[in-house]
Amino acid sequence: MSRINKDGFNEECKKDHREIYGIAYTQNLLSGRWKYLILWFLKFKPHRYNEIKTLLWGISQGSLTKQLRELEADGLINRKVYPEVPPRVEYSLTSKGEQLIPIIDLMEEFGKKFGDKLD
Amino acid sequence: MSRINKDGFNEECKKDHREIYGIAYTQNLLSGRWKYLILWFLKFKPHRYNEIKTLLWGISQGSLTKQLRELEADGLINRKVYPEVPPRVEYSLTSKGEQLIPIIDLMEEFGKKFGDKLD
DNA sequence: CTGTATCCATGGAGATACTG
DNA sequence: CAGTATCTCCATGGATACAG
Repeated sequence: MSRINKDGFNEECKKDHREIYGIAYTQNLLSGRWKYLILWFLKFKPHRYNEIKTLLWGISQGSLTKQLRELEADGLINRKVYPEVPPRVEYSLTSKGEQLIPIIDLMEEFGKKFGDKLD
Repeated sequence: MSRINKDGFNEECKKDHREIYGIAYTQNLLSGRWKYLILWFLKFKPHRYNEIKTLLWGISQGSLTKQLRELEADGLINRKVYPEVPPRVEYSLTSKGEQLIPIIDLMEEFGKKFGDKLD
């Protein structure tokens, strides 16, 4: 899903409907196939790289690393490296990231109600 | 953003974390660059094709039609055609679609809080 | 006014091999 | 263990022309 920039709205919208900026901003942060699930998984407790990879069966290393980096760059997760051998890296939610959890919980609730099966 | 199917999770997840299905289901319904904004716009009142197109300045006709068809197929919006000349078509939320509004409102709230500007 | 049909560009995501 | 570096593929979305 491509990102939305502020040129993508007409003048009336820019003047009267600043809500749209908010929606687009949040959507941009969550663009990417796995980000909702990563954040949802981290809401319980910090998790290591491989734990996330195991949960998201089928994600490639390249994709996972990229999504984690984007989440980190957007200030939604923390990345903590423990200088051990073998290396250990734990990801956790930032306070900003925690504030997305209610949204994800609502999506879960909606999906439980309507989504008997995935297609 | 590509859709997620149920094969995309490992066995432990399938057994213990059915929440993931719900999140993925909802995410799939909302995959697409403009769907959040279309639903948000319809929450106020039904709107015509060209009203939506005007709001989403920059969307092509092909893309808009496709997204509207998908929303309709997923049961989130109604499409009502008035047999007039020139033709008039109004789109409105279904009850299922209305239940996504709280999610979009939360996204708007989050974006207002953190998204001073779009990039 | 509300679309349909066609083609094309883009970027997200997966596969694979390699590394500190 | 936790990545990085390439390469490829394909779905999404945009542009354009045309139509009922």
